[in-house]
Order: sequence, then C-alpha cells, then structure tokens
Amino acid sequence: MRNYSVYDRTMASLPNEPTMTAWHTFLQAHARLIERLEAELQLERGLPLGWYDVLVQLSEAPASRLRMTDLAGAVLLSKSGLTRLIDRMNADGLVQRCPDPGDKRGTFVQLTSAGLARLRDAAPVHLRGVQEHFGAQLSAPDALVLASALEKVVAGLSGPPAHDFINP
Amino acid sequence: MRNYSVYDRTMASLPNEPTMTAWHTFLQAHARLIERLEAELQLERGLPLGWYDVLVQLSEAPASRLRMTDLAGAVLLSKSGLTRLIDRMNADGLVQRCPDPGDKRGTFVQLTSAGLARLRDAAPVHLRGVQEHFGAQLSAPDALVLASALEKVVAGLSGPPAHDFINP
DNA sequence: CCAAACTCGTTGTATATGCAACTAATGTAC
DNA sequence: GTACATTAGTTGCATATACAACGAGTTTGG
Repeated sequence: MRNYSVYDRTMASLPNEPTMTAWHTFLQAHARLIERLEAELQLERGLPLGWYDVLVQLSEAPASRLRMTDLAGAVLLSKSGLTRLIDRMNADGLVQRCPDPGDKRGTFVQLTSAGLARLRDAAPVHLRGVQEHFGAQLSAPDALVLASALEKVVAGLSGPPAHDFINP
Repeated sequence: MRNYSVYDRTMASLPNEPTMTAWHTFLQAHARLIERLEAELQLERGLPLGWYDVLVQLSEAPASRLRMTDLAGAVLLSKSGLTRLIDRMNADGLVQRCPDPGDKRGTFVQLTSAGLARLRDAAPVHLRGVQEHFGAQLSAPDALVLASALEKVVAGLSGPPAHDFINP
C-alpha cells in the first residue's frame, strides 16, 4: 500500500486512493507500451515511432499533405521539433516540402511514394504490437470504458489553459 | 471516422476499431495531461515533473534513499539519464550522493531536508492537478476499470521481451 | 584462490527537443 | 494605404536523454 503522507489529506480536492492507483498505472502502462512498441518497430523495421506517426498523419490527410503547423499539432510536437524531424525524414526521402501557393509563408509536407511504401512496410508490425500489448489485454467493455473515460479527460483539458483569472 | 486503409484488414490479429479508438485516446490523454501538469508545476513552483518524480520516490523509500539503479527503474529513466538528473538535483541541494558501505560500486541517492521541503511545497500543486485534470473526470467505477485494465496491460508487458525464439 | 563473467555508476558522443528570437508574409485598423 | 499586430516556419542555444564503452568492484566456478 502506498503512503501519500507527504501532503495533508485534510486539504480538499486532492485525489483519493483509487484515483492515485489509476494514475500510477496509467503512467506505467504508457511508458512501458511506448518503450516496447518503439523497440519492436526500430528492431524489425528500423523506423522510429515518431517517424511512423508522421507517416500515418500524412497518409490520412487529404492529398497526403499537411501544413507544418497542423502536422506539429497532430503529432504533438513543437514547431521547432517538427522542423528538425521533417529535415531528417526529407533527407531520407520519405517526405517532401512544398510551398503553399495560397500563403507564401506556408509549407506543405507531402508524403512521397517512398514514404508510403515505408509506412506500408511498418504498419503491420506496429499494429500487431498495439493489438498484442494493448488490445489483447482489454475486454471489449474495458476498451469502451477506457476510451470514453479518457475522452472526458482530454475534453476537460481542452478548456481552461491555466488557473489565473478564473473566478468560479 | 478514421480510415486505417494502409494495412490489410484481412490479416489476423490486428486491432479492431474500438481498440484503435482507445489507443488514440490513451496517447492523446497522456500527452495532454503530462504537458499540463508539467506546465503547472513549472509555473507555480519552478519544479520539473522529472524532479518531482525523483523526490516522491525517495520520500517513499526506506530511510529516504535509493540506489541509483533502483531509482532509475522507479522513475523509468536510463542509468545515464539518471546520473545527469541527479547531478542537477544535487547541485540544487535537493539530493545527495552517499557511498554504499556494503557495496563499494554502489551509490545511494539520499533525499535532503531541502529536497523534502521542496517536495512538500510542490506536492499540493501536482496533486491538485492530478485530481482536477484526471480524477475529477472519472467516475469511481471508471477509475477502477481503468486501473485494472491497464494493470493487465502492464502485466502482459512484463513477460516476453521480444518476438524471437517464441514458438507458440 | 583466481580468472572469467557480471554489475554499478559515470562519461563520450549522438540525437532529440523546447523556448526565444528572427525573417518573411499576411491580416487588421484606422 | 500605411502602420501595427499576428502568423508560419526556421535557427541559435540550452537542456535532456539514450547507447556504448569504460573502470572499479563483486560474484561465480573450478
């Protein structure tokens, strides 16, 4: 049994024990899953998970291309992080930068045929891992509850960005 | 509705649609939660989440100290990553390296009183965040299902480290 | 005992990433 | 129309992290 004695439990609005258990398990599951999926994809196909994520996002986008900023949002990376990542993937021929005719500041990232081939090569390995390590451990109702519960969490985070100037 | 047409759905053992939905939500929830909790702790107490994690692990350990390797495992960091992190926290006076008398190779990381004070200062902010952004969005049964489902995922990952030489 | 294998923690090196500042282009308000 | 603010993407810099190699210490098999 864990001991959260470092904080004063008489304070209101602190997590109860089931919440903390769920929280720790959530963190652990995420870390181990990513570690495993990254290792498998790297070993079996030589592709980092971040590259895979970019390829998936592009393949699902209209005309297989996205603006830098949109792609950064989709893969949860900062703008500068995406700039360097696209540099590397471009050097490998998986994507290509194209100017946006409608906005001369903008750049499209375009999936190349080599990139699509690479994605098709890697997808079975990644998806097999997701099924084996994640999906196969969950009952069908578990998966639904998990999705809907975490959906609420995400929705709650979309709203208030900070605690300042919020007067309930 | 997402389109996973990149892979051949006639292949067996690939994730079904509820599984993929749960997976995407899981990833998104984790990224957003960590981002938010990190930002709040940094803004309100000037403490990185990784530092907080170290302080918690030490505070819960017997005699408030752990060996480097054990601590690295607890905070899900590589040995070299932990060496550098402890360098920084030591320079800030929050932890201290002590030789292990029983094993001259080993080093204990010991929580200092300044470290404990820093933890007590930061804990309410972090725990409030966990409650507000995570716990408060979950019903009590949701939290239990989430914990038990992800517990199974973690357990499944503890076993087989790779696909090689496993012949079912 | 002793040699080989292993373990613990650190360091060199390469990679990855965010923030702030910058340039260029676009939008907005008079 | 012209200044001011905003947006898109890149770059310099600082930080963070992993992997492999290493040195010192320990364990194991004979």
